[in-house]
Amino acid sequence: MKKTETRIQKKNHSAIKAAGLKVFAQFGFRGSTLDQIAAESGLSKPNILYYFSSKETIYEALLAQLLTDWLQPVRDIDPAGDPVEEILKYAKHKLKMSRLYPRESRLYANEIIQGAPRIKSVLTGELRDVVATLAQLIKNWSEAGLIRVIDPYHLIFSIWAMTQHYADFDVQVQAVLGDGDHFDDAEQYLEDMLRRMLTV
Amino acid sequence: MKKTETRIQKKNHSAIKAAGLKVFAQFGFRGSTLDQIAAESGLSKPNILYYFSSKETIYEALLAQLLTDWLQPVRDIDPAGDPVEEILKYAKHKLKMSRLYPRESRLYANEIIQGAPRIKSVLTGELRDVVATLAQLIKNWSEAGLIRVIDPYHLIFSIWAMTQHYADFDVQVQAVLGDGDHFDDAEQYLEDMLRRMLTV
DNA sequence: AATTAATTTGACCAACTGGTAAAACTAACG
DNA sequence: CGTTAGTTTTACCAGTTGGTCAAATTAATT
Repeated sequence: MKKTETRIQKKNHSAIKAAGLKVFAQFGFRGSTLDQIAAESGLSKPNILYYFSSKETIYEALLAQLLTDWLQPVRDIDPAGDPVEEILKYAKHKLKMSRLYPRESRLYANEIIQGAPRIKSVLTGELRDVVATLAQLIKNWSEAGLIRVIDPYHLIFSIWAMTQHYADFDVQVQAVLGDGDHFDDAEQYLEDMLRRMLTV
Repeated sequence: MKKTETRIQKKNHSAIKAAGLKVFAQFGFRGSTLDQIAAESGLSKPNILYYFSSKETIYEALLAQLLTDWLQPVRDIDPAGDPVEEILKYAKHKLKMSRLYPRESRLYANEIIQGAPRIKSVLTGELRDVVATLAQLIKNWSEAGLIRVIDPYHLIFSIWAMTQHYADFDVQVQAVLGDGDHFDDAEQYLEDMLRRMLTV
């Protein structure tokens, strides 16, 4: 398929995506301009359109990458593992993602807040299925007496909400707690919360 | 001050703010246009600029209103009340806000995600102070043995994250759970979680 | 070195952007 | 009813937007 990629293509594709991520994550799709992405990437505007046929193509490429990166760890949850530790592992992974890739989180947040016009089909398709599978697994664990009886869906939402909060609302967190990295404290709180919620 | 407001002024001011809320909440400040707000409000573009001197003025009016509405319930928490019930009351109030005014929540989310360029001073000022006061109160409750020892700041963040999640990520929630109102389940989950976290 | 393929640029465009100015219209009030 | 204050519209503008095109430049291949 895309075996034939020049070193220049490789470099510029990733330069454009990096710039696009930065800009789109901050301003959303409609609030971002090709000129900004051009300036950020160091390429000229027509040059960008030589590699991506439109502004939307860049945006969609970023979203597609993001979705696969985010769904995989859900699939990696081991039904045979220790329930509490598996859920904790996933939650911590999600939090680490927020710490290391806050812009990806913000890009996604922007898209969802705006009604997910470009990925709604993924949400009601792939995402829905993956979450349904996980929810069923959690329910089984509950019924087997391995964890407390709990609404699996809202448990998942609470993990997503709390982990992404530290990326998406970073400015607010910094304003309240002062500048610095608060992810270690957040992780401790999250672990405490999940253990309390899951253990019988 | 603004005692002298015609009935027409009153009507149009609120029509513009309603339209602006709808548009800004979906597209963020930069992604929104006066033409959209004009179309949504049923007024002409120059007519809008007769009531608000610029696009930014509308946006700022909305944000200002929002911030006072959001900070008040934090101040209303009663230090003399029952700690668990006071925190629960606040959390439920916040969740109800998400249910009734999801667009306000999205407007705020957009602003924060984009780095809060227009309200950073409020965050590091009023918001920070109000939260610090609440955090101190929670700490006192902890030390008095009325609630479990807990990081007050991350407790507050978790309440914000979870309640706002149901407004800001509504599309995702609907995609996963199916269309309908899921706030009752969310409230139950939230109450369960907070009781578990707060009771000794 | 010559030829071809890949890359970059500059000039350009039509649609849209926030905002203005003045004229036309409507409501309020004595 | 006439006058004034308040409101709305029409026409407009300069800057920005996503995107095009052909020419110029550079890299790869023979």
